[in-house]
Amino acid sequence: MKENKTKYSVLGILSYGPMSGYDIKKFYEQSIAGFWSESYGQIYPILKRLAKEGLAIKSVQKQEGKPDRHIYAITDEGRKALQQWLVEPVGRHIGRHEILLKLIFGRQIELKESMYQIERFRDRQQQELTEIRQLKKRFKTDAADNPNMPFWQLAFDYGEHVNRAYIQWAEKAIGALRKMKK
Amino acid sequence: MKENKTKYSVLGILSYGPMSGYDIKKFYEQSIAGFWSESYGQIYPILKRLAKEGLAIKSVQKQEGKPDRHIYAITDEGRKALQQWLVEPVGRHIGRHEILLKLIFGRQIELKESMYQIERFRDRQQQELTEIRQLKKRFKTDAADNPNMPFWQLAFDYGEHVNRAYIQWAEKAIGALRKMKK
DNA sequence: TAGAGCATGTAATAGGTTACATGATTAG
DNA sequence: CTAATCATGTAACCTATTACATGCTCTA
Repeated sequence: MKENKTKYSVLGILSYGPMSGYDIKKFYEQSIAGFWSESYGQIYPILKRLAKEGLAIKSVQKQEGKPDRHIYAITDEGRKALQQWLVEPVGRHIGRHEILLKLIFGRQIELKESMYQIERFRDRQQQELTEIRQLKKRFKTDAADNPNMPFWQLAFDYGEHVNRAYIQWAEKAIGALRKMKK
Repeated sequence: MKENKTKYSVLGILSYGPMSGYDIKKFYEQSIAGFWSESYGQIYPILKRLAKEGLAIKSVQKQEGKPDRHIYAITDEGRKALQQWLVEPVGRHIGRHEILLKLIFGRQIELKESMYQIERFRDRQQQELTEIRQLKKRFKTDAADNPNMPFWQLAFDYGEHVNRAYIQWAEKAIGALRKMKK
């Protein structure tokens, strides 16, 4: 059962409630931008497919002065398919860490250039860490009663742990490069 | 200058010395499997392209009883192109963390299933951490005089930091789920 | 004698982004 | 008046994996 992750990410979002493709895109951007994203070029065709496969049903909501909203709702069948996917072991996945790729070829450039790379990386992850903490707080107050909250907290926690590790590594690496210079 | 990362990963490997596509594949598998990988379906066409663009030159090494080796060597132009890419800031990249995707939809399945997911994840990262440490040691003794060594150490260090963070998070998350159960 | 290693490559397919097309409303 | 937001979708284009094709040698 080697199945499309994007499909299940959309189906999973629909498990939170009926939504349009536009809403789904927003969800990616505003909630899980830190660890997942999809473009319209993926979302709309997948919604069509989900409807064809009976995993979701479409209904059209007419609006004045704005385009119609095509709302998709997960079906029982869809929920079953999602559940099946959720319990499947996740396969090993190689995250492509471009910063490391650039580092290991560092002998080709000046040391200070590698340092800049790591500094930029550190700053970005620092910013991301700040954003995660803000999001975490916002969720805690805005949706304290949401039954999905505990799971979300785990995800935020993950982001905090990983980004802290990135930053710690970056500091250490910058120190090591400074020593190399001498 | 939005250019193909795969191309530069191949070019970077060639900066270590002349190699065949087969060698390059091995390099991915034996050295940087933790943070980058490419298939033959990418490697061979890219080598062809590099030669066409003058960034590498090909020569054929005949062997007895084995297929010929098509050796590619980086050119001065190739080295320049690589250097240019190396100093370019790395763009933000969203690693697709499937484990998180499965977690945030966790309400759809039994709590213990989410726990299994995290336990499997923790065990895998634990194993990866062990492998990184072994690789680190092996490199330290095997190639102590290699001028690229300091950069490699930074990459190993990265792997250690990140995997430690994964494991710590996993322990914490399992604890949180255990509490939820009660 | 089966399987792994050596070694090159292509074709089919899947996964994913970007640009384009359309067009009204609203906020600055 | 300009830009953003709302809203749907497609086509062209990259990026990447998997399966296939070939064929010899060495090891278990």
